[in-house]
Amino acid sequence: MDKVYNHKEIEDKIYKKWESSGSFKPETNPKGKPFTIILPPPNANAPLHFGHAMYVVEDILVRYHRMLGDASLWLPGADHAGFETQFVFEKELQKMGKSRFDYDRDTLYKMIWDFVEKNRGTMESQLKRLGFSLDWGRMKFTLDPKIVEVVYKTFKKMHDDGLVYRDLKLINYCTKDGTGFSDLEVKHTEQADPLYYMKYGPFVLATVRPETKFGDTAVAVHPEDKRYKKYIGQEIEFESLIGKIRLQVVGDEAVDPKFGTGVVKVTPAHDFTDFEIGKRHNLPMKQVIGFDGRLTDLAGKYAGLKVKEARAIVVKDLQEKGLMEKTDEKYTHAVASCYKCGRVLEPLPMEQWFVKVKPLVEPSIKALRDKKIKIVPKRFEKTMIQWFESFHDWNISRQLVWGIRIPAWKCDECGEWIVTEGKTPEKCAHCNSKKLTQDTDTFDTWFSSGQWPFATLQTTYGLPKMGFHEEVVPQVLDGKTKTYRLRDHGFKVGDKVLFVNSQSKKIFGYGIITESLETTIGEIDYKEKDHYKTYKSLEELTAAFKLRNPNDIVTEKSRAYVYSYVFHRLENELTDFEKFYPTSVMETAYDILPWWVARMVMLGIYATGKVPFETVYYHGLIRDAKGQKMSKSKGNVINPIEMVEKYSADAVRMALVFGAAAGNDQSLAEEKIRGMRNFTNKLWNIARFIEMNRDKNYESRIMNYAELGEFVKNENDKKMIDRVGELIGDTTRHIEKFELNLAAEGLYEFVWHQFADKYIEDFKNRIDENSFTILKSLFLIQLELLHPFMPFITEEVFGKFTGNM
RNA sequence: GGACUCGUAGCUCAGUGGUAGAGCGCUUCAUUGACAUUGAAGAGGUCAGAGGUUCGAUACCUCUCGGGUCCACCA
Repeated sequence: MDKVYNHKEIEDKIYKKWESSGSFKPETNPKGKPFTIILPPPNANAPLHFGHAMYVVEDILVRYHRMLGDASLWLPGADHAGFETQFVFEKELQKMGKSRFDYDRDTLYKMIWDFVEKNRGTMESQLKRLGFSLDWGRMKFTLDPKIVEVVYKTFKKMHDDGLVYRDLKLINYCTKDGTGFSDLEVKHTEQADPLYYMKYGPFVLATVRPETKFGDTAVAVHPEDKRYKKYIGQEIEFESLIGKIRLQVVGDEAVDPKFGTGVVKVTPAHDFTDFEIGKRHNLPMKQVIGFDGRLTDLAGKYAGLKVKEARAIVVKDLQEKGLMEKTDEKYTHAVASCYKCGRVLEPLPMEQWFVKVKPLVEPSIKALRDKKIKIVPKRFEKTMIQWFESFHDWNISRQLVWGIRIPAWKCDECGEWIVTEGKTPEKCAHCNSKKLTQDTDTFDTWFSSGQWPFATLQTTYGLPKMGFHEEVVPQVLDGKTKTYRLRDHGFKVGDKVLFVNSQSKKIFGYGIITESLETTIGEIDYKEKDHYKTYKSLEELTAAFKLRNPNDIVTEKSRAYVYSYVFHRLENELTDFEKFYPTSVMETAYDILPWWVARMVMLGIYATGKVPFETVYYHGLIRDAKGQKMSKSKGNVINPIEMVEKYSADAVRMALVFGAAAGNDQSLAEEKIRGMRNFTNKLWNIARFIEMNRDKNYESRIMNYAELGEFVKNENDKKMIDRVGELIGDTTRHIEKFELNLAAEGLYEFVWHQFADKYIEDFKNRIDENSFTILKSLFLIQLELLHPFMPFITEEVFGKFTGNM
């Protein structure tokens, strides 16, 4: 053994071994109790950051449960991240001097698809570098056709149930990015703007947005305001910049008599409060700002100006006409801006699809209160309930190309909407017209990711009653090596596969995936008939596969392909959904709580009648050593993979859980990772010490914990056995209570300072075979306890001692 | 306006109703046989402050001061 633990040579080898032995599949423990975690799907287009590395918590839990013998599934996926990705892509376009307007919808979509496709592999390989034991065969993407089907189905059901409706409302709209948002995506920032006091006939009123005055359809005062009470119900007429204007005066509670002059201009098309006032008093809407961020024709001579320009000019003109009484320059207020590009958002009237939230919220809150969903740390339970209580109806329409297009069609004749589960309707359900136009909008990304826990599980492997997948045409059979990694593509014991040479179109093999393929190795020589059961005749095969003509499906040339027809599992076997839903744990950063976790709870309960997960574990955010948020602009981003390369995956993993209580942010310094690297080296050298003594021809026995009690002779050994017993108990208890930090700290302290510093030193003075066997066995137990946290080195060392490599 | 959270060793943070812990850093010494990515010994904290509950509080409660985060409103 080398003097120093060299992770570089070991990690890749070990990961491949895990993968090819199928140990990440829940089928490893087919009879075990299901334990499931769905990986929060990272953005398919972006490289990982340290926040993603925190998913190590999930790996620890999954590995722990796998070791307990549970049927443990950790399902990977990727998110198309609609707006985020389109935003990044548009930046790329910009670099090339292009914009989204240069392409039609289909071309743009295809371009983004290719763009994402190019980057998709990065994420996967990075997750592997961290040692994450994800079942890659079950990998899902939010735009997979089957996932989309599920999303459509949910949408349709919600529509039928009256939980989805189309309405004209004010939407926070980014005129640069060309899309509207939900409340959550709006960023409020404090800002100082001049407050203008303008003359409106008999009134003076204060506003920060004089340019919207052309959209005014009333003037409002508080109904009890003595100063203005007499005007309520009357109409005022006065000279404005674009001619005479008549406005009615309404009394409304929303007006604060203490603000400004106590008089408000009402612009229902461009202000949320005014919109509400407008509704209460039946005021018309006049849209004076267009979706391009410029004033519309209603603004007369100001039409075509951008909002900012218009404001300056309007102010100037008002001053010149003597219509401006005064200006308060230092007025500060919160402005809604686009969380991505920072531009001030315009409230604009738009027809959109909305989710009626209230009926979804109530069962969600109940689930939390009834402890159907347990929250770790506990304090976030309150936060979640608050969120549920404050949700407004959720705008799920986005004016984006990159996403799942909304399966709704508008009848050109009668104007009614038809919602389907994805299929283009033949005719209008109301007037039978065949002229239908599909909504051009796509779903808010969170509408699909909110269905992730059940959508993934409903689409892994066969769904009940679905016959066979027609589109499952997995991957290339490498023509040269004649090997094929079946396990990577979702094959499972019992799946029927068909091997076709696409050049000759000749079927050269067909059969059923058997146990040996599934559990021994991932790479098989397709010629080895042992790995699949063959059919005697083509007729038998065709019948078994319900094929009409197998050759029909051969499309690619020059390489051999494997075509699979994945049937419904053997009759009595449960589907993934039946077996693994509700999932056990949802683990994610707390900052995503309202966007994602809350939505998953609402949609999960609605669509399946069950909570989507039993426990939510929130981890904190990773900051730099000085406690600042990591961000590209600050230049303080640490790349997790760089750290893995430098210090080993085990060290990075350990650094992330060590001293980090659930839900608390942590500052991550490189020194901490280095410290944990030193710990891996300590483990390595304990192993070396044992190895050294093994050379003395001591019998290489390994005893399990229960055997040691009878075997032990020396008092010190006996004490150590007891203490390891306590360690087992403590570690287990901590993991069960999601106190991974305590488990990690306890193990670190024990292994290094109790076991190595004291016990081994003591052992050196009294080396004998009996004690050696105990020492070695105890060390292996500690390795097992550490394995979920530091899988690579523990696997390597364990393998060395047990010959199990 | 509301909610949450933090204030513990020089730094970053765990933790507990019973006279304080870790990592890194620091000091002194040691070391060629598991490991300098090491070992031994040590310095360093009235656990923000005040009050209360308690036999006993860093921990529970209240308030104050000082950080941070989120939400709501803003004409």
